[in-house]
Amino acid sequence: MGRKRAFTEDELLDTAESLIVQHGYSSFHLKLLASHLPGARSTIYQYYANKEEVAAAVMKRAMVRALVKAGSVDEKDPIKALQQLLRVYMEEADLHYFLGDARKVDVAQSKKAAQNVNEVLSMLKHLRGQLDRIFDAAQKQGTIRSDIPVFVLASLFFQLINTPNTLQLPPHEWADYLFALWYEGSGAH
Amino acid sequence: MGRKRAFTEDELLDTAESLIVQHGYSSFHLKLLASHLPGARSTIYQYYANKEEVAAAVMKRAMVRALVKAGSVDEKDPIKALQQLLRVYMEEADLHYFLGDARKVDVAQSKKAAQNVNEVLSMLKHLRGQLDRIFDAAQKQGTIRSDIPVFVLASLFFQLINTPNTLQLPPHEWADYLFALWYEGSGAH
Amino acid sequence: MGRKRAFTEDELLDTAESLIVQHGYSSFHLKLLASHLPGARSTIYQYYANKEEVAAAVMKRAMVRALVKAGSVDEKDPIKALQQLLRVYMEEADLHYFLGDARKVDVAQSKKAAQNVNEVLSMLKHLRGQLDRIFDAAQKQGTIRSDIPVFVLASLFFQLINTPNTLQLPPHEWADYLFALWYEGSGAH
Amino acid sequence: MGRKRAFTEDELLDTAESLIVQHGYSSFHLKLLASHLPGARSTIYQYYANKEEVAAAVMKRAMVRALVKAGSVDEKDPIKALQQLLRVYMEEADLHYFLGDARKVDVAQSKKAAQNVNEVLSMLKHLRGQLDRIFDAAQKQGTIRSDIPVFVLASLFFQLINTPNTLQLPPHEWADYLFALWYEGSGAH
DNA sequence: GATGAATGAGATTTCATTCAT
DNA sequence: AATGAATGAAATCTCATTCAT
Repeated sequence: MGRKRAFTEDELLDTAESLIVQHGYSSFHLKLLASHLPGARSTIYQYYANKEEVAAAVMKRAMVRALVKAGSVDEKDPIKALQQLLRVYMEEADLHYFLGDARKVDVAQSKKAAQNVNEVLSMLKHLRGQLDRIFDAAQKQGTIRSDIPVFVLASLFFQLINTPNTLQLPPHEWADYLFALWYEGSGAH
Repeated sequence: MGRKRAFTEDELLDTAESLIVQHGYSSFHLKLLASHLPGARSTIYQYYANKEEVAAAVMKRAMVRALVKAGSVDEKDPIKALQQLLRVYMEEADLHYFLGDARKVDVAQSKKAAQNVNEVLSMLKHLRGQLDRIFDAAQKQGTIRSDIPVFVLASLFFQLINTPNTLQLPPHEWADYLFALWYEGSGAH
Repeated sequence: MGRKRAFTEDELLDTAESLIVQHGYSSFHLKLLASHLPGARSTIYQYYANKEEVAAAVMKRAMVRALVKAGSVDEKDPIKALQQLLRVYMEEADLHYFLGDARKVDVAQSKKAAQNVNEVLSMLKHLRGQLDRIFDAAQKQGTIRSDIPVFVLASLFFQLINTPNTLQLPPHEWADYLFALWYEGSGAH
Repeated sequence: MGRKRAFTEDELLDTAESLIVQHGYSSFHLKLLASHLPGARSTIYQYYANKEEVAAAVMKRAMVRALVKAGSVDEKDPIKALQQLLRVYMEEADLHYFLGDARKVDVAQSKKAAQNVNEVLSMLKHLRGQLDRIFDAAQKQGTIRSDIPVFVLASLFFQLINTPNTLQLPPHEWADYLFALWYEGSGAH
């Protein structure tokens, strides 16, 4: 029956993900990772050939999760779509920590890492495309203001995702508050 | 007396600040810093004992700058005060790269770093205090909406500062766009 | 499982001990240690975080050895006990190179080192306690002179242990010579 | 009237001597030395070309002091001479810290250091010669015991110098106690 | 003469990766 | 498959010494 399985690939990726989010990509070490896993450091190499591949796999996995969820959003009504998307992104908040770091991964060492990083970047483009599409639709429909450039509206929308949920409200509730503020403003009506 | 300095303390901190902003705190090394300064790497050690001390000094300096500017904001009219504060913060946008990282600085190695990080955190509290005061006043005045908890309004406001000015608009213009959105919302009226 | 160890922990400590004795604590480096062990310098860091931890471990081990032997000395007859103790200490002559240096170990870097140094110092107190007890008994018995304060007698006795056995006599013989001199004096009777 | 004199050569050597005694030769740094002197580190080079020369000068100075004092000891009565010598050595206790370290000085860098170290070693031989002479005389005179080899007697005598004066008695008093013990023994007569 | 500053060589330490059981 | 151990390359830091004001 062999040796006990030290940790599964998913445990590895979960742990790595939370470490990258906490410490940032460039402070992420396999030594650190191993110290948060049940098995030995060298066991990591059973799954991934090097540090970069681990990071790329983490990023890709998070991206895929977001893509799947975002893909199921109904784009008919742009405003409702944006609200739903905000919920999705809120649930996948880690994504934001990775966006900037994906380009930092030293891809020269490993084909597999390079491949994954590329997929991450193209999924990212895909998500941005969806957002652009919805914003365009909303503008045509006249449901978002037109006196301010769309990209400013979009930038702020994107920024919402990062807003730290300091009081630990349920993600949906938090997302809906922020959406209301984004759409209606903070001023008294 | 003594040789001419290869770089001033301010040049060092300017360079370090821009590197931390570009690469993030966790990718910031003294090797990197040295490569962007005239002179040898070991010269940095004449002034700072390690990366942590440099980073803490950079953060403190930025914080002091912001504190001074924020202190001169007239709080009479809360809404105008918020608009002015947003401009201030926008000019000191680097601040935001540091806020999250200040707690990541490994303070165990160096007393000087620990001291500076503490000052940074207490200045941060001071800024939050100002913000809370203004929000309270605005609420009493009835100029911000009351159907959503104040801390949500404040969180989003705080987040505005982070919104990357991707199109490199002049900071004031950018700040005023964001303020309008924050106050009036992105929806069409 | 795992590769065969390049050296055991005991080999490491033996080597370190002999180097500290030869060169003194302050000349002792991990580079030096590595050059007297098979394998790479970095291997030492698998077991000890720095020179201080190695030194503290060496000192503790020597102290424990001495404590065990000294504990088995029969204290009934104080003079015989002192003679036996001197033999013990002579066999564990390295101890003396450490006693003075234990306080020099820079304990700030490493908890493990601090812990071990503390244990060394408390074992040292224990040994002094035994010595004091025996000297008291001898004085009550009237077998040591009383015209000179006991602590002077004890200090000199303690110093005997340090007396370098320059001619490399067998430790027992050397110990007995010194004991005779300590007890009877160097003068002609 | 020029710049204020930062420190005199004697202040430099005094400070260096106490540091070498405290920390041992191999932990002795010019950085450390400078931090215990009023002036700048580079000023040390006005007096000595390098670290080794400083150390050698410290050792030589201490040796000369001892030699002068020991030279004025009247050797007529060997026993009295030994008692006087013990006082001298007690006053110059630092000597012992240097004896072992003199050979550690890296003499390859500096002729002056090499020269000084050689003088130190030859003065040391001179002192040993005096001691041997006195012991021989005492033995011929029959005032020291002959059942134990002279070198054992001498070793113990030499060791007396190191005996830590824990209770901080005046050096003379301490020396005389130890001499009495060395000569008459610790046993009750 | 005194010194503040610069600097390279070397010491120390960390970590990704490989190896052998 | 899992892992304890080894290791070299690189990062970090210290210090003796030189330089220029």
